[in-house]
Amino acid sequence: MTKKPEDKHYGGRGDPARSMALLWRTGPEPRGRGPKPGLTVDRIAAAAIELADAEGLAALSMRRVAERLGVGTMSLYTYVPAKAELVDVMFDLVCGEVAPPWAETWRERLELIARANLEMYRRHPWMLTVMANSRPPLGPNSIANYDRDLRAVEGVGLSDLEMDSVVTMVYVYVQGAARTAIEAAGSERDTGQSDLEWWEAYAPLLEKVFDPEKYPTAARVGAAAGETYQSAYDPEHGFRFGLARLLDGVETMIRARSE
Amino acid sequence: MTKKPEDKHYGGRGDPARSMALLWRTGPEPRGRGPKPGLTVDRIAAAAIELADAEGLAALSMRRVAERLGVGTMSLYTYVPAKAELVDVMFDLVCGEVAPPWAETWRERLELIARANLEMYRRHPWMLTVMANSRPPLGPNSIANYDRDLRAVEGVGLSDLEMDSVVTMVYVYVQGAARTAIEAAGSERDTGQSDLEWWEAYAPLLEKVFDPEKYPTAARVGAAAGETYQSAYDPEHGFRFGLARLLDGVETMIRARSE
DNA sequence: TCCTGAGTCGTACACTGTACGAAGTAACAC
DNA sequence: GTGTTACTTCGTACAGTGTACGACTCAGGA
Repeated sequence: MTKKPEDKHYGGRGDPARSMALLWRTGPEPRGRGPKPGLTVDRIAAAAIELADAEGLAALSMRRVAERLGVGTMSLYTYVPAKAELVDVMFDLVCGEVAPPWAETWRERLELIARANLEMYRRHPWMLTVMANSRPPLGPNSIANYDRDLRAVEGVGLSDLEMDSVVTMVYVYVQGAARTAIEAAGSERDTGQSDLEWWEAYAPLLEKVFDPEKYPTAARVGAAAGETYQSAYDPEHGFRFGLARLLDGVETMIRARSE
Repeated sequence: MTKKPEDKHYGGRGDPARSMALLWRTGPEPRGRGPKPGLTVDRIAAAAIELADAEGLAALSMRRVAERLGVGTMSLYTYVPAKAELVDVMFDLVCGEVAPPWAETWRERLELIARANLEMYRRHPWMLTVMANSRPPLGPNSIANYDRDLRAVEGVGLSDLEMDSVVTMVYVYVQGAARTAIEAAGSERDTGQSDLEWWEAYAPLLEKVFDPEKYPTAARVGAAAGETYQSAYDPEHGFRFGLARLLDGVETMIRARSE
């Protein structure tokens, strides 16, 4: 009997219980009947992460992962119910890499958290795509991160809900900033075209169709930004700028609370 | 001769000139030799947008678009060089929908811009996925938006680069906020599972594996947030909260400049 | 020894994007 | 009128995808 459309979870998410058991490693260990497992979920996920790091999420296929492990494609399905769940495991494993140091002030702490997340995205640009396409899986590492990051703003005069809002806001901002900051590397991997090549290919074409008199502001600012980026300017600037504004905003709120 | 891997742009981006001509509608019009074109790029893109709105980006396939238009699949390739370019056109068309009204103060203007973008993402959640996976295409509508949004912060005492940074920051923030705010709807379309269903399926499982004593802060705040969201609380709150902090930060900067 | 549950994986199916080439159509040159 | 030629249409084919199914092998318990 083939699957009916009604059965199908279109994004590919399957049984929540199986999914959580996988993430938290609480699956029932087998009673040792058949042959010993030759693989583990972690080994599979590690190979998949390597592949995604090297060639992008688009190149991640069950066949390629199996190949990398020297194993038949379908063997993976013994350990992982479907590709979506494998990606969830990859996600949580990488979350475990984020480990910002502690600092004196809440502001420094949030800066270090943002920085650690940015670096994680730099190492694993596909994480941005994963986040864009699915609900974040509630794995042990992402929850540990959430707890740690909440503690960074504990006791500074915010309500529980405000603490959540602030931490979420930083997450969201870093995601967005990482996207623009890392786009070069990620797109280069995916399209074989570096940011400079891309700009050099498009800029003259844009000049042909773009009317500077119609959009004087965009022309002026775009030229300034273009020149700046073209030179050895650090694209970090945007990241730091936005984060500073954001934390200034948080500061304003905290000050208002303590008055 | 089949394509060699070296020829292939892995993400699917093709000739930049063709791409720009498509976006700006500057393609050479045919000298009227053969049969009249039965389709237009816009008709195709409109059908594709409808499909993506209704069933998500994952369901967007050339075959389905062609079906919707009552035409053979390969006919589409007369008007559009590849799927990636079609998505670029869809992207710019939707950008044309974003039209925030003007307002008195820069702060109100930025709020209206953020709001208009959020509503666009609500109507077309797949736009978030498109942004996550490719460099934004430099189409006429997105450039017009950029110009308009820059003018919202013109003459308030910021440098050109700062204007760019502020506008980009708002874009980035709205993207992130939209992602979390809209995730429910988008994931529901993609997975057949509403946010509440999702939470109801996962919450009890999470309780089993989650140790509140290990993560007391996450437990406390998570409970507060969970309760709040479960009731008829508007998830808009997060959006407004973050935007307010962000604009507070901009205000701080502008004040500092004018002193 | 047989049974049974577990790991392995070849095959198959329904999809995808799109290269290729054949067929049809309408305007131009003669 | 008659090619010629540019143009649209689209059937077929191919390489790739995720994964359902079932056959096979293996090892511990009865």
